[in-house]
Amino acid sequence: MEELLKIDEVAKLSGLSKRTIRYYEEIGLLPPPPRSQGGTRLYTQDHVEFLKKITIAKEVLGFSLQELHHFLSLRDTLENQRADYKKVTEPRERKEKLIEIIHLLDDQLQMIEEKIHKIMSVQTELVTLRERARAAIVKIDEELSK
Amino acid sequence: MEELLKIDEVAKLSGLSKRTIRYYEEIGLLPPPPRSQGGTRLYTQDHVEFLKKITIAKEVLGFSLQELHHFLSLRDTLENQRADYKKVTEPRERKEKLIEIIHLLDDQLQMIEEKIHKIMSVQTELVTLRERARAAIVKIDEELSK
DNA sequence: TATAAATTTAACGTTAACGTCAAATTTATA
DNA sequence: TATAAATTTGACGTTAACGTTAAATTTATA
Repeated sequence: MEELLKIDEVAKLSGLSKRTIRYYEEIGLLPPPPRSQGGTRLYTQDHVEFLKKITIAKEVLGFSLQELHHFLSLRDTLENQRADYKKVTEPRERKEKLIEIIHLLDDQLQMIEEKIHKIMSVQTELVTLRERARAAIVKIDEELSK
Repeated sequence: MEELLKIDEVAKLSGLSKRTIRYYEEIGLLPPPPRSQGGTRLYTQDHVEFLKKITIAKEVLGFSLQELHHFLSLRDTLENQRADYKKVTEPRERKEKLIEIIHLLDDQLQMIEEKIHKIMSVQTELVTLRERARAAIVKIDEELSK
């Protein structure tokens, strides 16, 4: 029972604009969905999930769409370790590819660590600011109640 | 003993380009430094620190320069609680302003919480991917050693 | 089935955040 | 002090990531 969605629905569910959704397809980021007889795009819930994920990755990691693209191809390579790929490609070659992927993931994970560090430093700074503001209010209240 | 820096030094220390530094001044983000007789900009270490901070905030929070601008004016308002400002402005008015600032900080801090959440979700996903890749390598090795 | 509402492609427009280049001046160096 | 190296202002260029508009179809509704 595949629920088919049209672009307007997908836009509402994903929080992206219709233009953006088509654009992501245009640049090869979103897999092209099947079409109806007349050519209307017919999406599934999977597309929505996918869009949500890359939106988060973009927001949070500050990835450009190019970088996202590159990153997603990694995931695909991993997926392809199953099924057909195995039969076609040399084990040795597959292993090389996997090692490459792991290195890239290590890099990304390190970058994420750094980002978390930085964001927390900003966080503590803001908390400090808030404390100062609160203290200033207390002072004013003291002044006013004299 | 104020060490004075010229723009090329500041660029190297901050990691930004000279163009970017002038641009930040142009849009009012970076306070204009004093000039030499001939008009050359003379910075201090404080400028460098400032640039580093806003670079982190921009990177990490995904702030636009506009948003940064707005945000920095907050901090300035807080700074101004001291000194002259106090003598000129009504306590009641100052308190209003402070409450406004606190609300804004609360919002920002909430946003940061959410970002940290999201980034960690991406993190765990990447770790999972890496695990899968490692497992796949083990499988291949087993194949090869048969 | 006529009409309204939604979708498609195509093309041009927009904005932020700088990059790049040039010509004039200033500062550093031999 | 002559020459090289750096800085300044000004202006135009660039790129990513869409927005907007229009004209042609397609899909939904009364």
